[in-house]
Amino acid sequence: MAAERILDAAAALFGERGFAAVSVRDVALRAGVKKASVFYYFGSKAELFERVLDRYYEAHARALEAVARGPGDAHERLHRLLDGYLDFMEDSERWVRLVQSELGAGSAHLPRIARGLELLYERVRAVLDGLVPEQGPLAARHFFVSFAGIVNAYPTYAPALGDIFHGDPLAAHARRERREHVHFVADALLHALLERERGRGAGPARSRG
Amino acid sequence: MAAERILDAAAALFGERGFAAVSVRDVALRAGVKKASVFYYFGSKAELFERVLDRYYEAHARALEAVARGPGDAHERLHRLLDGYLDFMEDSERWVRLVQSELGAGSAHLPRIARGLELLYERVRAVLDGLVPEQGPLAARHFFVSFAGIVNAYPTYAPALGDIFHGDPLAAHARRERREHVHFVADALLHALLERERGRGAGPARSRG
DNA sequence: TCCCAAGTTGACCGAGCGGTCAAATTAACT
DNA sequence: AGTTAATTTGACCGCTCGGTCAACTTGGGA
Repeated sequence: MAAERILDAAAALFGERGFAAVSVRDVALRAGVKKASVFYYFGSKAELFERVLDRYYEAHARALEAVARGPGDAHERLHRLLDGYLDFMEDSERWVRLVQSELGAGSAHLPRIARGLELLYERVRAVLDGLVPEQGPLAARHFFVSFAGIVNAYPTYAPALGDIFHGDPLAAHARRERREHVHFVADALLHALLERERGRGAGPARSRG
Repeated sequence: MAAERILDAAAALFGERGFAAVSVRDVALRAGVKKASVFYYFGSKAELFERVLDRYYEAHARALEAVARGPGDAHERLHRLLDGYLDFMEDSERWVRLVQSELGAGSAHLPRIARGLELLYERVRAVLDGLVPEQGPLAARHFFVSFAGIVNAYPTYAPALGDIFHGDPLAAHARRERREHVHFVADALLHALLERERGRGAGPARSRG
């Protein structure tokens, strides 16, 4: 109960400021608890952070599980996967930013993050299976990184994009527009991959390179 | 001279660990200088950080300047722009991660970063001008975010991608492969935009909405 | 040679950090 | 009611943090 409140407070604060900039005192204050209780339940600041990370990735995997295993062709499944990702993100973009932040700084919690990323990679790989080669620049792992980049970039950059997007990029209508953009990109990539499949060597408009 | 060495040390350290996790003592030690000298030249840790950020964005803008203003159609110019970005990134991916890290945490230096992003946005907007609508999900700003996401995601996630990419994602041959992937994505998107231009309403494979 | 400004430094400050611990409080069971 | 274990807390620890400052060194111009 107190442990839960501490986890929630830690989640919020780490998400807002990153690991290094949050003190255990901050967490305790936000949780309505004394600092010593945090150590009683979680042992150290680092362990608290890892518990929070685990909770995030478990929720993330759970959110994508149902959505990615369903029926349909690659098109439908990819769009469902991206929608699942976008839905989840709206509830927890603090986490997207947190992970981004920890990856940016040479985090000591990297292995934990790597394990979480692998879960997400599996989903993307499953959807693209058969459509893309195993190796080379069109391998599923590259598209995984690109999709993650496209989807995560928006909430990550949002606080700095107010001038470019006129208004709050995180407002409901702006989010809807962004979602349409992501779907356009996914369509374009699938289209290019299918054309490549159809006529090997005469791929999509690779005029030079 | 000492100021230069301090800036270099600060750049390296902030890039490795992020703002909050670096102390002025660390910077002074790396620069071969006593801590008080750092304050003599830069006044405060925050000012030092902003000087470092400014130096980064100036270099970035300079690197893209020549490359983006050249001749050629949208195809050529976009590819040159992406190559310029990728080239610059190889020299300074610490910075990509640093900015990512500061955006993730609710950085106090956000305005500085926003200004830097606007410089880059201008380049992308110039290249896509005429190809994309002013508003909506295909506006240049959305492609700017997507391109930035695709390009930045790779070095950002790299330290956590060792298992998925077998081997170091930052090795020369892996980078070359990634570059090919980025070009494929750019081609696919340009292709989709041109098809849309050609036959309005019968866009690229938007099988469902 | 003297002078003065620019640069450099060691000593120091108050504050906040992560973490410990023994004592007090509460909850649960007999 | 009495016992015991789980929980909560305030006081405290050693340490590092960002920042200050007076004193010292250095280097160039008159």
